[in-house]
Amino acid sequence: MAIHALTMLGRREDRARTSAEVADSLASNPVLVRRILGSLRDAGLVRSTEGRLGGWRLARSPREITLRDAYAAVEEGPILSRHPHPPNQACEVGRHMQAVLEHEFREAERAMEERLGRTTIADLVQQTIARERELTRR
Amino acid sequence: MAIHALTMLGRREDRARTSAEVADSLASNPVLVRRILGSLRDAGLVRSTEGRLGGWRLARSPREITLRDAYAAVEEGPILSRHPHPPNQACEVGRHMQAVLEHEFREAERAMEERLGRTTIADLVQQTIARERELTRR
DNA sequence: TCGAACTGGAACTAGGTTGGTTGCAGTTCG
DNA sequence: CGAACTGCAACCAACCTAGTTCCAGTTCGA
Repeated sequence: MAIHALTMLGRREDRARTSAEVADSLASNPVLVRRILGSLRDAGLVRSTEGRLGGWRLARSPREITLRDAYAAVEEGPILSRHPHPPNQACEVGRHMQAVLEHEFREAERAMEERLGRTTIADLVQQTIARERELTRR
Repeated sequence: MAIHALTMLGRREDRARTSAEVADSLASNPVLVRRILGSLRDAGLVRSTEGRLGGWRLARSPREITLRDAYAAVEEGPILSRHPHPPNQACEVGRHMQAVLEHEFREAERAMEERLGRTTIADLVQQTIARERELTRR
């Protein structure tokens, strides 16, 4: 939803979008959208202006915002699930699994984020425009 | 927890382990462990034997079981969260976001799984042994 | 200066997921 | 026969997510 919202903002950079407009595209509701955009603002990806004629816009160029930025802004904590609680420290295996797994999982998560970092909001804007052109060309 | 369990089994291949033994290492309980090992069995990674002296063992060499295998066996569905429901199809952006995001997310998930596929249970067994040696060497 | 159009934020809800638990039936083997 | 296992269903508490309601604050134009 965060990436969808960013793409909406990236597609029309001159004017701000209201949370209601974004919510309409997401088939969701404005309050939820503001919550998400609020996280993106905390991460420095978007800016909001209050009051009438207010709304949301990107804080920097869509070419300088990657999917990884959005991911990091919205998703906190690791994505691969760790032990729900520390294993048995008296066990020769349990004693070490947390540290070993932590390293492996971090590497895997890093690989995923690296891939997310290769696509920008500008790319998505272009893709949606291209797909829309495909549709209307007929 | 699945990877931890597989490492337990990989460390002692000659005899079967009971779900109680694995649960002890995980500081969890046997039923939960059997649930997890059951998924791993469905995926062909482990075998179980019933009755007295029964238990669990690897279905193939620890060198031929990767973290990706364990991940695929236990975790169903995508890890990056998609739209909770389809966006507004009447919106020029919403109409295309699902397909566009699906492609990007699959790529990112593929990258993570590729990295998980590079580590085997045998690697983890070796790592835990090495760490244990580090401890007892003093 | 009022009121419409916005954001900001707290409080609450329904539904789903996760780790955990209990209880019991079935299997194996000494 | 009985101890030691797996297999399986049912249930529970805690937590998370998307969604909702309500209201306070800000801005700006008529």
